[in-house]
Amino acid sequence: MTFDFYKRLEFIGQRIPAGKVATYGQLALLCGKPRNARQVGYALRANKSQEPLPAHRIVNGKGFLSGAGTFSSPGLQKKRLQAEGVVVDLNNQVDLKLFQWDCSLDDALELDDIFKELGF
DNA sequence: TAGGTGACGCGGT
DNA sequence: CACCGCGCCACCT
Repeated sequence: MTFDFYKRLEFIGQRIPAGKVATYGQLALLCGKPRNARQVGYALRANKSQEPLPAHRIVNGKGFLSGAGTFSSPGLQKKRLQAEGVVVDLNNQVDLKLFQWDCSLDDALELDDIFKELGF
């Protein structure tokens, strides 16, 4: 069910620590749908959830701020990341080696348990 | 109902 | 490396 996907995404999104970034594929994987990286971006754009997600912490697999263009003002995503201490270079790219949210296997399993408990 | 689209990602050249 | 093509799948028209 797609509904589950969005609720999970919302939950996980809020769990991304400040000063770190996550990739679309990474979030899709944590949501239990490894092939739905595109839907992550789609969901953020549609912004169905009531609670605002930290969308600025989501980058693509190469570290580029691929969603920057859809923010209300140009450069907003970059600005927010820099405000958190994330280094963004002139090409709108971050070093994933340094700043990617290193979600451990335990974290993932814990999330799975929470989802099961909450019913989505 | 059918076809097009895209805040993606991977594998081949 | 960089570039290109194709697979992916929920949404929208």
